[in-house]
Amino acid sequence: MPKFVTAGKKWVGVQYYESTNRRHNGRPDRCYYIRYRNAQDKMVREKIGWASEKYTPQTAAHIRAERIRSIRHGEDLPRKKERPLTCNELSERYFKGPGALIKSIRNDENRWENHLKIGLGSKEPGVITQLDIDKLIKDLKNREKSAGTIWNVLELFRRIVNFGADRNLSPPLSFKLKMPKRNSEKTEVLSPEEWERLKAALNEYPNQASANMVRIAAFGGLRKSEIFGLKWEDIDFLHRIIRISNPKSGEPEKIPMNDLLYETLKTHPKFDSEYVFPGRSGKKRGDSKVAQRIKKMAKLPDDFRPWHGLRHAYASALAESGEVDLYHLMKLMRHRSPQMTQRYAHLRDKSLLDASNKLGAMISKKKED
DNA sequence: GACTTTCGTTTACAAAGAAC
DNA sequence: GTTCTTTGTAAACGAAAGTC
Repeated sequence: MPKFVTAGKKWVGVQYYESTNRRHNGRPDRCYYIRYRNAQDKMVREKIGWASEKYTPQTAAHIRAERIRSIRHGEDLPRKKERPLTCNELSERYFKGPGALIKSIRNDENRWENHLKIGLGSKEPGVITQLDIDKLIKDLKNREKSAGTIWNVLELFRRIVNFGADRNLSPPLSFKLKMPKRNSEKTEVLSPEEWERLKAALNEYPNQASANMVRIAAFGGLRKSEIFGLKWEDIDFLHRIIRISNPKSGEPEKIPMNDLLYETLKTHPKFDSEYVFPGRSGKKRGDSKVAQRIKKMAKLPDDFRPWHGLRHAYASALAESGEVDLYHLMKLMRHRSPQMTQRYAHLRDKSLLDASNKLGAMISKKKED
């Protein structure tokens, strides 16, 4: 994986990465990039060229300045509208155009013919829904295709749709195409020592009301946005339930308030606001750096993500305890599909193995007796 | 020849930093 | 503290090699 490096304070917005196989003047070749906001106000990264092609940070910075200047003066031309093309028409143009340059075009053409043409070919990308994609994946699974094949089929589909959208031949998909996983995802786990340091840092943190936000993330697995959106009316101390009114999935959901959450919320000060952790003048909080500061105080690993890492650590700890099955973990994490929860399965397997090993140890001890 | 895996490059998005 | 800009990096992309 390449690592982008800033070219230096002098060249704002210029970055490069070093090639692992290209060499220049006896050193790894550098590929320069510039970053700027485009006419659509979107942050973009544009390749400039390699040091071996005589590109320097200075030329990159010069090009960046030109880009910014032309955007400011608006050189975007309106494009004429035409009937959107269907996926079949798009694929034909794609395979005659940029697709033809791909050496493995036969692979792609076969993927199109075998897996995509029948289900999606006659539709234009704008009317395709997530359901169509789900059906495609289900169909491929029924035909016993591997995860890699399914991934490649979807990847080709996206390439063709993006080809059409880039050239204004058809609208893009109305939803974000979520790619299935090809290999295992990493799970963020805290060791018992790290949990201890986290608890100590939470107790030492000067602003305990702020520290409570981090407690909710670590002891309840709530997402950052859910914590900021938490209102007092969502908290039911009597039935020990927290209502998540605006979770990622859309529908309101309820989670049980465990003892740690109960303690935290019961002693949490009520500010003059409907929000439990209000921002300025009682309004909804925008952001907070408290998780970052506590992470530092607790000396958690550098790559541990301040908020979402706590959510994963919470789930991992539950899975590792062996006390919670995957169905209940899925409910607690409010995952819509078991696929998301599955990533914690191996932690549970390990704890089950440890448990069964205890039996083995007990039996062999009896033998000695 | 069809399908699957691998891996370097590019993009999207959240965190960090700067300016207000 | 809030908002805007830049940076860092995991996920996505794209090409090509490997396998059956």
